[in-house]
Amino acid sequence: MPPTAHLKDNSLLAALPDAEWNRWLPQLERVEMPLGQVLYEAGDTLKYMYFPLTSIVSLLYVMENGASAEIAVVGKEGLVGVSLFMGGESTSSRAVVQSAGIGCRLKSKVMKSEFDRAGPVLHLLLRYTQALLTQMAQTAVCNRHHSLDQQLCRWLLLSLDRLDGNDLVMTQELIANMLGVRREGVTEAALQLQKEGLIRYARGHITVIDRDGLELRTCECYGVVKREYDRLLPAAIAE
Amino acid sequence: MPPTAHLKDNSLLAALPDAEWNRWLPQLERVEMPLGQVLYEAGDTLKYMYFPLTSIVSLLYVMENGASAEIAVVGKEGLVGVSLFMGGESTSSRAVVQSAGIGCRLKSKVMKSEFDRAGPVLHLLLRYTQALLTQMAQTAVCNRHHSLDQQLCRWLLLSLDRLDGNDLVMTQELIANMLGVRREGVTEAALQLQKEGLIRYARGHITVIDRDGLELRTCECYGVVKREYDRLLPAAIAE
DNA sequence: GGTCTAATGTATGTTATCGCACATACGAGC
DNA sequence: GCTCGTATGTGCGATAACATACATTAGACC
Repeated sequence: MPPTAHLKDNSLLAALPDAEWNRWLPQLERVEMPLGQVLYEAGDTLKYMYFPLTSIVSLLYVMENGASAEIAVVGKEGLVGVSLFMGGESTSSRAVVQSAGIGCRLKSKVMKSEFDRAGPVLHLLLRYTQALLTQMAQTAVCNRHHSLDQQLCRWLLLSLDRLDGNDLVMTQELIANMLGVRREGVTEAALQLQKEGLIRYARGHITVIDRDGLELRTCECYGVVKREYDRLLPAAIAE
Repeated sequence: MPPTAHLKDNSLLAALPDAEWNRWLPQLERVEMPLGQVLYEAGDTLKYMYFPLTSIVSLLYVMENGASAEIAVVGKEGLVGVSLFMGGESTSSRAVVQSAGIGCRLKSKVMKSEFDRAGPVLHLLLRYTQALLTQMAQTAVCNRHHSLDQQLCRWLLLSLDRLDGNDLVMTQELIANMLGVRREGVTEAALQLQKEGLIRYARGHITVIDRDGLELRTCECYGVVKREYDRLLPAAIAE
């Protein structure tokens, strides 16, 4: 995590044409995004649109009984709050900071007027939204068909792609909440991955040792999502 | 299924302002949508955008090993092919007619130029897309946490909302493919629902007897999706 | 009316994940 | 260096859905 993250570390901001960039710059407010921070609750009217720089945000649905499941994960390749320009103003999911870091935000009013100019910004944001849509769809598929092991691999890879480096600050408890499984299940799966030499971890810190190995072990879902992000947002994620 | 479905049976078409409606009308091509018809494959560049009138279309992902899972279901409340205006031109899912009927379609070129006028059409379509997004998210949640029984209830209700009447022409085998489970599992669950007097069925035909009972038995996912459609598209689905 | 196929019903053993209970161990802070 | 809370490891029995195999039946078509 670089101490001085640049706003253009966010791929969407980086992809803005000069005119838009110059117009946005004075409006972009840099913010700390500490672990666990809730950017919005299900049903909240969004006040800001967030662009993660070094943080990761989970979109998750919390059930009536308190159990949860992650719908999608957003990092420096994207933004949080698509419902602002999609027109709904709110969603039925919650946005939580899953990995602490820096981000920046734009007032919803500014965001909407920018979107309504109907220029390149609109098309960029919609392409991003389609990528997000693919991620959600694939989450549904993965939840249905794949083993906890594979899902953990997918999740690690998706998270890794949205950060710099090979380290995740993340307890197994937290991962379990995201995946919507028991913590013990994550322990078992992580143990196995460690035995196989793919990852190493200790008390809330995970290091990926063999990224290629993880990619071999994960299900097709990771690749489908990755390729779709690359296709729709050529500049994004590519490190 | 009325023999002469009107184009405005589709809620999105019905919600069009007069100017747009008059402009679209000559371009809208009425089409039969037989069971099993594939509107597009994963990766296909879309040639048309489809508006179901009396048919239901499933968006589903087909895995490398042939297993499948439904991502979302579209009927007279919506349209098939959001990737056309979202900018991706294609998706990683397949669209299949799940219940035969009538629909109409618009050439993708026409559709895109209509969308790019950036008027009320744009906002209508984006609100619809957000509703679709909610459905996908909730499918992911449901796949993770709920029992086959509850998922079957949810699926029956969602399908019913997108048709007229209380009948579905649908084998258990087909339902199993949509839900991404074994056919035997659907048999068991359906048997149970029949015992409880909620549905009656025979050889590819299901009748819902006690709709309220189904709603009591399903998981919260159905309600979440339903309310979101109602909120985002007030005119839609309401019968 | 008889045949044949597709749809539905049933049985058996297997597996992954669950829920719960608890054991261990690291490391921050005194 | 000790303590204590948090993180991780482990061991059950319970359960839902799995794979497979096969039985039954309804209706379409001759």
